[in-house]
Amino acid sequence: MTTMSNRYQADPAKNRPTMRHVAALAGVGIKTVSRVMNDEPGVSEATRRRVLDASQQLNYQLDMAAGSLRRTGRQTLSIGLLLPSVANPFSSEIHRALEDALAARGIAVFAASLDDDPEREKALVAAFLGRRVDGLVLTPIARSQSYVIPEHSRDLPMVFIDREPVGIDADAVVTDNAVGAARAAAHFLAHGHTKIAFLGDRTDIQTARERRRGFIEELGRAGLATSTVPVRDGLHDEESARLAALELLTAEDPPTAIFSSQNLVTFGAMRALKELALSKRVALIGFDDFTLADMMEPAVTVIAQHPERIGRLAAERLLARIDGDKQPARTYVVPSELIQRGSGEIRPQS
Amino acid sequence: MTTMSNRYQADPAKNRPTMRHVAALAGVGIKTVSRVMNDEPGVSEATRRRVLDASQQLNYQLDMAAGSLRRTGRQTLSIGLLLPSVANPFSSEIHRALEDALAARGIAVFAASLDDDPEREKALVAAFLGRRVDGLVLTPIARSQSYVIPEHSRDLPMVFIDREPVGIDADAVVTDNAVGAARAAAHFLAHGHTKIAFLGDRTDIQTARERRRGFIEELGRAGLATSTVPVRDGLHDEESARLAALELLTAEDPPTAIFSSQNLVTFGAMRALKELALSKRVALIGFDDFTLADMMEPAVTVIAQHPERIGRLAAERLLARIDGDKQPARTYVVPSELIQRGSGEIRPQS
DNA sequence: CGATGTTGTGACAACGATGTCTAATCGTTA
DNA sequence: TAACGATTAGACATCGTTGTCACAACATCG
Repeated sequence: MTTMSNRYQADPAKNRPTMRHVAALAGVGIKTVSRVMNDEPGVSEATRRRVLDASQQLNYQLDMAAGSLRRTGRQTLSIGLLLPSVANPFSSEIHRALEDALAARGIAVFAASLDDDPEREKALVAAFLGRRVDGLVLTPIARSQSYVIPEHSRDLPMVFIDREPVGIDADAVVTDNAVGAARAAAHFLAHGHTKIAFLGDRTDIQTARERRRGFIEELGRAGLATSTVPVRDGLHDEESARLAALELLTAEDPPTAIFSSQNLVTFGAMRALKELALSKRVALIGFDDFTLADMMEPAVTVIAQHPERIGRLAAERLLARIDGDKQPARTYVVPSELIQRGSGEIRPQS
Repeated sequence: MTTMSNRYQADPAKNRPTMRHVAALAGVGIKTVSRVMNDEPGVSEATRRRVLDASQQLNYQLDMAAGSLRRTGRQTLSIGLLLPSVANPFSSEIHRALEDALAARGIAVFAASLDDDPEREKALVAAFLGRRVDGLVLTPIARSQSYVIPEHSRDLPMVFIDREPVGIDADAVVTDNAVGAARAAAHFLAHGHTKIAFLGDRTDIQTARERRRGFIEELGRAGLATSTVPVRDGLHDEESARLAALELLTAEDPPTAIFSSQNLVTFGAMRALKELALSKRVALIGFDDFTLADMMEPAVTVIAQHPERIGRLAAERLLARIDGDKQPARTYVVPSELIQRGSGEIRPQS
């Protein structure tokens, strides 16, 4: 053996350098490197330079995981986000707004899709907890969220979005589903409709139930016999909605206006109306806005939600909790908005 | 003092339990707990039970970060994904496909949006590296990706999507942009068009250049004087595209067919056509499919990309690299597909 | 001039887990 | 019954970093 290979010499080709490598190269102690990397005071400018030079030369980068292991508070600067699907436009807008609000604090976002699977919800929560996220933002799917009570009582910041959790008292940010749906009902009534149908999503989904309740109650307040309102529930995709709409529209004494409680259902209703050439004769209002709604023939009136506001508010609440806010849990309601575009303003035809 | 408080006694209310707490409660050594939690052999069934019981009682959960710190290989089971925007439908479908392919291996995905900002690209890559992700999937924005060469040569798995990287030799998964655009050109030619306009995105984007090249070259092959083809570049949003289309369509000797190289541009073109009541007289093909394209009047013919295939393939390549695949870097091309819906089949009007 | 800060720095333990190694226990076998 | 391998379990060092503390060097004060 001729040369003793220094144990802390960086092999630039493969091994990732650590603080020791930087310290050795700069000729300082490892704690000094730590101080420089974390912008802590108490390092002379000369030393600082040397450390910075060394770390650049080695292309060194701080290991956050190792750091947060030791650091008091143990923050990882990452949070977990659980959505119905990251590919769902409503969800991904929330995701985007959250990301923007959290990026300012250097917080990274783990995102995952639930696909309506309660087991997956639990598994993903566990996976994120194992990675020691600083907080969780989730759309609840499972029948109850009580399984996170242990974590929640350990002060894990948690904000539910779109739907309120069951079996646990935690913050939530939701759309005013009932109010929005009622607004649609009132709109139809104001335009002279009395035969109004409701096309709804699966009733095990809280938002779907709320929208139905708000809609029907408003009709009731106006004096309509709510028991005679044609209601089709359990529609979870375009095709089932299309068939349900076709059935309603071809029955005897068909409705003159249709409210659809969700995007895919709206699309299905639109297809049915188009097939029957009724698009310009039967009124339609959909819950949730969508791209190109204004380019349809006729343009589609909707109750628009504000995903960007939901996301921003959820981020704010989460950050507040992370910063130690101990307020009692609350549900925050983001108002929806009726956007008139034409389809909702069609009057009943004689 | 009456009672000595055990240092490792869990305060279930606040402190997260560690292996020591579990070990103490189960009356075993900490390494035994580790063995049980990791399903390692060499633990008797009786001990196993005791440990499992204790860990359930304390609601213990393994700390992956601490584990991977010591573990050989140091995998964190998380990867970083950089997209133009998580709210962009094309991007979020890729995201979803990636997630599905990686979830099977228990890999979590950090997702972030770039917003066409090269600085953000570098910052986010650094942020993910600091979290020691096992790999990176990214849409390159910056003029060059050479800044990741140090990491790449340390064998950090990396796959570029949608666009090929510049200044570094790494895997990429892209759409056959030129071929797809050429297919649109051929389609127009086959339907008798000779006055064909091109509406393009910013030319600093590789995919935009490729689409233009493919389109123009195909027209050239058919004998058209390519220098006379009306080309409008630099369109990055709906409004600029709408204005460009209006200008083209109201000029002297207007085109009888329009190709738009991107979704927002397609929307802008659709609006212009509608305003001029030319939707059914001027042919239109858009690059990239979109929701409700088949519900438009007329339905819109598109060159569809396959984001789900791009995502799946990117995940496959990333996993292969993570598993040690040392093949030379390659670019994988996912074919696009022409979907005829009506707008692209309109023949030139006399 | 000695006592007293003030700075700058590094040694050391610790964070929560795993890799290595050694030891105790047990059942088998010669 | 002594010797042996197989099985089970724990002690200890370690991963890369930060918190704590001690200490040297130097400036400041009565």
